[in-house]
Amino acid sequence: MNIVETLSSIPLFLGLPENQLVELSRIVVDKRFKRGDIIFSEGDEGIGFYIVISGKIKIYKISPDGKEQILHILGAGEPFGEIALMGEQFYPAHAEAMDKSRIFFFPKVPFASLIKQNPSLALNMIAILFFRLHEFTVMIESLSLKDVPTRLADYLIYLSERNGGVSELKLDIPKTQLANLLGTIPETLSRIFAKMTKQGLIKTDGPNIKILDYHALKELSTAEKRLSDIGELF
Amino acid sequence: MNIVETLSSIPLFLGLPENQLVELSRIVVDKRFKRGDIIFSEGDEGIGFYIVISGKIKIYKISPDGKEQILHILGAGEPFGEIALMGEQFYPAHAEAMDKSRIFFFPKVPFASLIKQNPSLALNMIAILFFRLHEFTVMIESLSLKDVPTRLADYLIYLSERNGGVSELKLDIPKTQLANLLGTIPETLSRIFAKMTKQGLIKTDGPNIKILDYHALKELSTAEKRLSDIGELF
DNA sequence: ATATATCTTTGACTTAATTCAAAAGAGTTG
DNA sequence: CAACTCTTTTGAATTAAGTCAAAGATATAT
Repeated sequence: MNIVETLSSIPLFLGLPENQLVELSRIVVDKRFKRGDIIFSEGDEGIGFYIVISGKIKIYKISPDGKEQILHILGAGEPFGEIALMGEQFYPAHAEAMDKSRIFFFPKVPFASLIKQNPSLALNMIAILFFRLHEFTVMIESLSLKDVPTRLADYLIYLSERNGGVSELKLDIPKTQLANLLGTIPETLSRIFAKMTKQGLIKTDGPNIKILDYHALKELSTAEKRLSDIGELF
Repeated sequence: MNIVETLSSIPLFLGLPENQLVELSRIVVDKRFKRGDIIFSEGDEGIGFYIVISGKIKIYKISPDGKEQILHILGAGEPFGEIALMGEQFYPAHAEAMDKSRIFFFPKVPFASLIKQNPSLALNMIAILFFRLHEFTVMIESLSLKDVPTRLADYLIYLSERNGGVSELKLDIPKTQLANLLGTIPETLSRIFAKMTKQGLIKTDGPNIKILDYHALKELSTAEKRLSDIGELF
């Protein structure tokens, strides 16, 4: 697949006329990273933005004492580092490849002028930003208003529903990373997996998780927590 | 001040030609709310978006057992409920007036077509969304990676710096609401104010807070926490 | 295959923050 | 100003989650 074809399949560029795609193909830089490679760090000057072509990228914050909070895990077609498009900005978080990844880089200046010329590109960008904002809203709610078991239940249900309601899931990230995504630590997550297993909600075998009691998991994810119920569930 | 003039002073509409402003003035609805009025609730159909003209609006989530997390407190010139502009969406959070407020409402359909026709409106919207996204990033980091004293220190420093580094602050929201904004509860916040006061970091008198040791507060806000240090500070 | 590094789990302990309860203070309204 | 409501503070007890430590399991590379 040539560059223009690849670009045309990216949601952000949906509906762009051929000539604009060709324009984009002239400014794009094709990059490759291996697992663990840092793409940018928090505070780096934002020299452009990126789109994942293949692989998986995590965007994360890290505290002075080393605790990591993953903000996003991005897959094929998803942009990151867009903040660089706004004025004199710095990247607000770190970006690291979680797997071998291929990424397109778009330097700020030529892209910024493209977006100004092209209304449909701007509208696509708005749509993506709204989506992001909504995701972050959910994350804030999750961190502030839900306990860790509930956050895990939410995540498992999300994975299940994303695949049309299947009950057999396979985590595509290590549990360590899942802990960092859910705002907890591996030890805590491990204990909760163990508890859910003991309660017959799920069955785990490494990264494979089978949902045994979807209903109870869903309850856990949405129900108001009364002390009596917690005693029952855990 | 007439409507067109008022519209022209709103950041989202910066740079819009006169005729577009007139266009906007035709679709806008001028609304007034008093403290405690609900503007919309989470899950309501998104029929349009709003801009605060005067007063203060909080956007918040609430857990089944009643804990509230404020996502934003919006003042004059700031838009909210923009998510309604995207397809068939529902408001993802609640909006409530914290004071007597005047608000402009823009119905979805006519506004959506305006944004499609007007590139500079789209770019302004992108700028606002980026800003929001950045704010949420900070909030997630705060909730996940910082303890409550640090979050309060951050907030006090933010207030101080927003006013050019003054040391005498006046909270413009009740401490109950501040607790909800910082992701904690009033009791906890109250204890932390008391501790900071005892440590000579601040002095409080109702909503008035004087920063006595800016440096120590800043340290608390940024420093890596080692056990020994915490013992010293609290 | 063997070594190396990374990930996962479990146990014992600590702690930051919440819950529950109650009282004191401040602000509002008839 | 008196009644009411809302906010703020303090104490005592509880708890969810984190820390520290160590062992076991898995995966990756040479």
